[in-house]
Amino acid sequence: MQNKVNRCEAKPVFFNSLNNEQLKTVNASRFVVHFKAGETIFKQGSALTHIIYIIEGKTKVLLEDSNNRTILLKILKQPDIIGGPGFSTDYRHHFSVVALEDTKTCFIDVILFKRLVLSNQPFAMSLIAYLNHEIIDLFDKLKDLTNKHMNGRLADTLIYLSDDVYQSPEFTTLLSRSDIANMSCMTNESVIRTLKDFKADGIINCKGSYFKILKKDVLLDISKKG
Amino acid sequence: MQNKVNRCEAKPVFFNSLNNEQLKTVNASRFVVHFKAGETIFKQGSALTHIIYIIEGKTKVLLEDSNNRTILLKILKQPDIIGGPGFSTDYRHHFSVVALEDTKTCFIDVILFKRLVLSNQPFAMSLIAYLNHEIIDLFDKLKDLTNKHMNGRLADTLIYLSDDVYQSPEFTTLLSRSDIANMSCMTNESVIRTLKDFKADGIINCKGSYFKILKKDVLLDISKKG
DNA sequence: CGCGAGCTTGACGTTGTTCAACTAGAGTGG
DNA sequence: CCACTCTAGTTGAACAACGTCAAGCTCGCG
Repeated sequence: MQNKVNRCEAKPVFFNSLNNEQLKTVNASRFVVHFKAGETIFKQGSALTHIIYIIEGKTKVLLEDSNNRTILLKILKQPDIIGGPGFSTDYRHHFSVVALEDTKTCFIDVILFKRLVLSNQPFAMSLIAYLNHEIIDLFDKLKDLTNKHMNGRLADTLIYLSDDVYQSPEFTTLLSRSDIANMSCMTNESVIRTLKDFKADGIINCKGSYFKILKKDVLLDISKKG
Repeated sequence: MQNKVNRCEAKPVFFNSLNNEQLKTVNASRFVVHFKAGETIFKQGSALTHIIYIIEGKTKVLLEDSNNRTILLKILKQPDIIGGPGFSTDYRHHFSVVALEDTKTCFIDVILFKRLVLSNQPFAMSLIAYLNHEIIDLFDKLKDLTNKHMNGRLADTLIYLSDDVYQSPEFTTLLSRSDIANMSCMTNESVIRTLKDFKADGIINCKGSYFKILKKDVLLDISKKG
């Protein structure tokens, strides 16, 4: 991990409600950090000292538990911001973030961030809206992971990767079979078997890191039926 | 449901950061509503028009999905406040709330609530902290429900009921076996069987609506091991 | 060429659901 | 006071879903 104290010019949508002076203060203090693929950006349990803005690259958000089981919650990329529920609570990270590709990030001091929230009501409001969206997503995740069978869960993951992460019906990914398993709450053996089934049914095509969704409507149907 | 336009004098902890004038505005507009056991306080999907403060009684928070499966997320009671992630997003309810007992609530106009958030920074900050706590709880729920087996999940539910809801190792509950099943993500048959096992092992005693936790340490162990 | 990590396959066992039947207890009407 | 009914609770057997384990495969890389 290289730690260049660079000025960062990127402006997350999130910062729209900041005035020029506030933006200037932020710019003066924030700095760029590069991560190589596979490197840990921060670890669950460690201190939350910075809010991180992703300038470039994809990252995995991991929920780890005491029994060494891991849920891959989502993939973040430009222009996402990574804060985490430690903000204004215990100031610790409640998930780990690992670079999936080479990643360029911008670190913003959390104390400064808090000062912005306290001094700028629209900014605070947009943070509240953001947190509520997160909660809605978690509700959906909870329902999907507990109520659906493997087929449905894997279909969800494939649709998520295609629609949100790679924004194409065809993609090559650095995610391993185990990563996909952790996204869908199943074992990698089950991922492989279910992918094989989907392939046999002509719903997808896949080989190694290459995926192509052939029948999205069927996949959506499987997702819906669970 | 009776709708008495009563003044409400109760002051949730949440309102600590309001000044006297703000508190006065709130008091002038909020009103009390009584619900009988089993009545729906609000329904998932409906419009979020009021933030609800529970003055008396216990309520069930239900996450419903399209396939008629329901997760009982938690039990709320005095002095909890029910808002929901619709606030400042789509202004809809993302869960249903049903009275478990006769319940006395206080309705606060959500527009007024929003005005308070915008005009009072510490209030906004405490809302942000509250939302982050919710997210942390959801992370735990997600880990527990997906990674643990039935024994562990039911143990979690029993500990939750004993520690948080009834605050006693011994309690009589209006929750049915199906409610307990929905809290633990299992069928009511499985709840009955697992309760029987716990009883046979001398970990708990239960008959009908009566529960008594005999060996909490063992229950905690089961919860931990999953 | 050989090594190792990730991928794949099959056999097997466990976990948990489904379904159908049965029971207990609370209310209801005669 | 006794049928009658209704709902929640309970039980058992059969089955489906899914994880585990062990072995073999593939492919990139030194």
